[in-house]
Amino acid sequence: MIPSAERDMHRAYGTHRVSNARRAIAEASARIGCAFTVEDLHRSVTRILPGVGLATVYRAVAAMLGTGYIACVGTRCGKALYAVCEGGAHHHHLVCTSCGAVTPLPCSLEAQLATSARRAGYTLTSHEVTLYGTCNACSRGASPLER
Amino acid sequence: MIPSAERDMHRAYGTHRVSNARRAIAEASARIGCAFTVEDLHRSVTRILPGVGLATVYRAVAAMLGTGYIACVGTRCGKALYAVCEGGAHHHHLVCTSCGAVTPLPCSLEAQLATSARRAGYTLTSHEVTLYGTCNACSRGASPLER
DNA sequence: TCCTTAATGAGAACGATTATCACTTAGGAC
DNA sequence: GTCCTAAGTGATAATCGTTCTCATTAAGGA
Repeated sequence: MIPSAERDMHRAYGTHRVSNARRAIAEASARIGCAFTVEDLHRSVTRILPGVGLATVYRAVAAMLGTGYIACVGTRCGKALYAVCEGGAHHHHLVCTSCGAVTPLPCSLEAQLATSARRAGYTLTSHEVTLYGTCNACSRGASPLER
Repeated sequence: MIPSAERDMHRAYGTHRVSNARRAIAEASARIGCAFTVEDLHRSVTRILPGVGLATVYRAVAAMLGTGYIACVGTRCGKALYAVCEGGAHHHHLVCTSCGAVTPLPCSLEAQLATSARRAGYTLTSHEVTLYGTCNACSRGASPLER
């Protein structure tokens, strides 16, 4: 395992132990390149390392959510959708409703939202913003395989 | 049933039929005055009209989501949280994490978000914003019963 | 190398939500 | 007001995403 990959594992799991299963899970998350459900991730991991259990994927997802390596970006048919977060700065996600691509968007709303909340008599502690739209490739009518 | 209440029923259910159960469900949603789960709503409805089944509450919630009378404003312990929407204009919700109070906030971000999305190569179709904070009463340390 | 304990895989359990079905009733047509 | 039909209802079973349990394995510090 090359050092940069080890660094990725630390980003993904923090102080948790890193096993072969978790290595495969972090690698699969990064490879998918768009929003994924736990089921998608499990399928993808199984191709890298057969035999990894679904419960293990759920546990790894919980760990990666804890470190902020991935984030929940919505739901699809009642299943939670996750995406890998680039960098650590506060940001939101732009999700393509056609192909599932996810683009991080640095947050520039903090001051504005805090002011709106204050006017309404609230002290803002956090906010969630998710944008849905169509990415360039999908707008052009390209199928996911042509990209 | 007084006319204004009938108008509420139309707001809640649109062209759907209005039964006693649905009248009680819409009334209970309005009475709760903060974010509620389906279970909360069921408990509340049962006090107004005993015997209403949980499935009926789920069906009424689906109908009220369809008309925009209520909206999903997040989740709590894996259960969906709903709140009654005042008026019909596009708005977001400010949720008090202490008492569950929900305040609507007119949306003033549309142009800004569309621009951010366009810069990232997306055509924005929709967005979800939820703000979490502490309401005035909770900040003052008032317990929910003192209000 | 040893030892502790976190991680694992399999499958059971859980729980929110949805579907089914026989029965009831809202509300339009007359 | 009466009829009729389809939508709504309550009870309960089914579904399915997610979490828990438990015996076993293995990560990684001493």
